Amino acid sequence: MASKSQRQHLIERILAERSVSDHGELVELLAAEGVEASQASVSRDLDELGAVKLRAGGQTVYAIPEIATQRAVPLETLRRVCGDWVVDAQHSQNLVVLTTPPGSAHVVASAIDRSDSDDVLGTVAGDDTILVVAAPHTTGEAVAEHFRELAGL
Amino acid sequence: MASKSQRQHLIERILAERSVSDHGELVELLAAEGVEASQASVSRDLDELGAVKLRAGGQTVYAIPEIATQRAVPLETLRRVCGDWVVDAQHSQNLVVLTTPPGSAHVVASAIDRSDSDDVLGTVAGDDTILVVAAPHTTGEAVAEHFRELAGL
DNA sequence: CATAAATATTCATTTATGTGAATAATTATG
DNA sequence: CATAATTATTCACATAAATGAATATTTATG
Repeated sequence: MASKSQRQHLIERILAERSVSDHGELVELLAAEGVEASQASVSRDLDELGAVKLRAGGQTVYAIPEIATQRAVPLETLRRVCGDWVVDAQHSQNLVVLTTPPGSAHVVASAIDRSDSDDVLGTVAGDDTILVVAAPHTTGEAVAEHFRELAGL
Repeated sequence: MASKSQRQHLIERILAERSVSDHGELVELLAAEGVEASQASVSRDLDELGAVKLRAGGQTVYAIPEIATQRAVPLETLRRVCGDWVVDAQHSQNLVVLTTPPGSAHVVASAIDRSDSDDVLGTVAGDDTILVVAAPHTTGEAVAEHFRELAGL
């Protein structure tokens, strides 16, 4: 069985190269690449990939928005990254300090940056420390708690 | 239940702070922090964390080598990172070109750098492309195939 | 607005992962 | 080298994630 992520990458590539108008067609194209999947799985995949249905001149076509491929890190991924690398999460005022193993800070910060949460204005990463600036509408405390939850701390 | 990664981070912290001479002691220290775990789990954790048993003057003490905390990314983690972000892996001579979604290259390259494989001399990451230099004793083809396997491609 | 087509969701099942108890294997010690 | 202490592994089980078939829901179309 092909892995879920492999299938989803393949879907991304297929959508970038061809026009796909419905789930059934995508199921067939996947099968042509040797990947078996049901319409139900395709539906879930498109949802998880953030795919949208475009209508251009009577034709409907699925596509993955730039914003989805360029930025969005799924919450599930952010959770894994934080679980793997975030050792501690403290806060002071609207600033959250995340601690990671030495040298790992920028990996985590990059994932956070790409997760485009409304609660985070931005991050700055050192070697084993990340400063996370909480947005005005929330608090450092709440954001720190959020990261502790993500990291399983 | 505390997550596995939480428990393992806690073990790292405990070992950094105190002298732990056997699994049973570590089980107790974990319990004192509110984390229940059996000796079997502790054994597996220490293995996965790359812990070593040091002997200093009759005393035996567990520790996690610098190389483990600073560099080693577990194969399992590298597999997840590649599965999530590596879209393609091609090679030419001893160079492997990995393709990722835009902006994600450095996340993957960082994980590869920290996985200290003997087969990889080093990486250079752009925006959506990583150059991986294969070591002399192997080939770009073999390394590319390795990454395809990791990524589920 | 009725009907067909397409898509999302539920449910049951499979598969993968994590776990502790028991035990095997290893390592230390007299 | 025998024995005790420690550590790794096996096994059975629990939990979570992924999946397809069936079905409910939504969307398009005459």
